[in-house]
Amino acid sequence: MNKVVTRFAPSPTGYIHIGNVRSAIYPYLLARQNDGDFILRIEDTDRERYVDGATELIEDTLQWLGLEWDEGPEVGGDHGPYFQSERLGHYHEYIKKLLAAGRAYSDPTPPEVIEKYRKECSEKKIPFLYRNFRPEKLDFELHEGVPVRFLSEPKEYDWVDAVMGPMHAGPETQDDIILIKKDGFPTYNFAHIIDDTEMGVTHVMRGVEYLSSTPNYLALYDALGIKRPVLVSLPHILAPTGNKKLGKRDGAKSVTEYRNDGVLHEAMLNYLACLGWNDGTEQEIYTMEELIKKFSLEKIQKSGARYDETKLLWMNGQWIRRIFDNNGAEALYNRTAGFWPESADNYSEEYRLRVLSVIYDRLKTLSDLGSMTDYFFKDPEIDTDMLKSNKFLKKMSEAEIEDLLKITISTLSSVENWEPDSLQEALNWLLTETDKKPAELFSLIRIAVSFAPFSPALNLTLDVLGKSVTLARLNAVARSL
RNA sequence: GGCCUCAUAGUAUAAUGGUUAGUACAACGGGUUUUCAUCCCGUCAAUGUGGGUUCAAUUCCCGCUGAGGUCACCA
Repeated sequence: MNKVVTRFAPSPTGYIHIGNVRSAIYPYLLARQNDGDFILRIEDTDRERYVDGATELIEDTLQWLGLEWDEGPEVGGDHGPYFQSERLGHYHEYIKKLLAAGRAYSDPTPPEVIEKYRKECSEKKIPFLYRNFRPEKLDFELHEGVPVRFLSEPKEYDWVDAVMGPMHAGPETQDDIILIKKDGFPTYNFAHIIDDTEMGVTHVMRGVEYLSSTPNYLALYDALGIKRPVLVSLPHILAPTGNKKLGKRDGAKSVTEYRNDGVLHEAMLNYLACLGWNDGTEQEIYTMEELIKKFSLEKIQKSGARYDETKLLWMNGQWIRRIFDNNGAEALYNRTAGFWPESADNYSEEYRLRVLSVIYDRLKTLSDLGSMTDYFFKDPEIDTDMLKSNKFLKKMSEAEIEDLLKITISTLSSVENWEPDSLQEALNWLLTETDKKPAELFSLIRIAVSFAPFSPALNLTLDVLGKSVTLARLNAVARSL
């Protein structure tokens, strides 16, 4: 068995989004699983759609997800160049062979005429096949500025798609497709076949939208005497609403935008890999290693899968906790740069690590740190309305609240060992002493000290805040009443 | 219009020619000394439709319906 070679072959027309990154993930997993190679090839034959900087965006996305390519831009390889625009010579070699063999012809028919044919067909409601309008005298010479078409010899084709299963197509599916455009660049239809062959690609994985053109590719393989690779059609990822495939028009965010939103690459990869694929077990969380081990083409779903950001976020929370619990607080802390509120700037790593340790289990994304931790770094503004509108506190008079604050202050002042356990003891003592329910007393202290909608367990919050800050904040609130 | 593909709860999926059709997200309810979250427990919720084969069909076959793709000098 030959070495497995897969590839991701995007056009540099912009960023990689959720809807199309799976066609990079699956080939990568398959290559790694079989100890093969994963190639990155940039398909930049459409000069009109080319976007400057898109290649870098693509590379950045793959790197972030951990999809290292063995051959391609930056890393090179034995089958370069890896930009199609630099491979024009290769395509011309093959096109000359086809012309010489009488399987391709130069076609000077102007676009307006072709458009007329097309319109005729659409009016008659019959499929448009250019071969029915083929010029009578065929020109087998290459001319500058004249496109070259395949000379199809339509027939029945049978093949197996690794995801869709056995396939069959009749002659009506094959046509004289354009191989070389008038600008001398190859079309995708032609270029990818030459490149995949020359690069030794064994598994061609791409979206299902190419399924209909596969018979044309099969015809080309035959005409060129090329052995077919394994063909794999990947179903679409659907937009959150409607039934269309997810695209930029639906506001599909770029994959790396999620990085800025505080999504971990592990969670992103995990979610995307499992959208439309599973190993048959009930496992939900997979590491890259597990994915490589368990991935299989047969388990890829045949139908489209809807993108569900809520589940992605859930998975991200799982990964945040998993990294903290399994790899330690510092492992998670090392991922948090850039997500802290400005107020945290002047604080030590050690202090931020303590904040992270008490708050991490309520993070859905790392960017939640910005809004959830501000009061650990900055005295909150006193908001008496918040105290008064609290459902447990609004029954109390101001005097009663003041009394409660006072006894809390004096009790906490006498806590010598300022750590979670003794703080809990002191809080429990206060509960019996004041004869209040936790909901009442703890709400008061929690709000007075944070003025935040929510915060970690009270003893942990006070512990991190420290004795002097805690007392200062309680005093400030008491004075303001 | 031709050709092609797909079809299990709201979503992602599991399973089998015979099960109470499983799991996860979401939603809802409850528990863990306040809040939010985690965690735990529970509730709701699905085999698109009509035939056929069969003792038995969600599973196999056919029609229908619905959804999607494709019919570019875009990929």
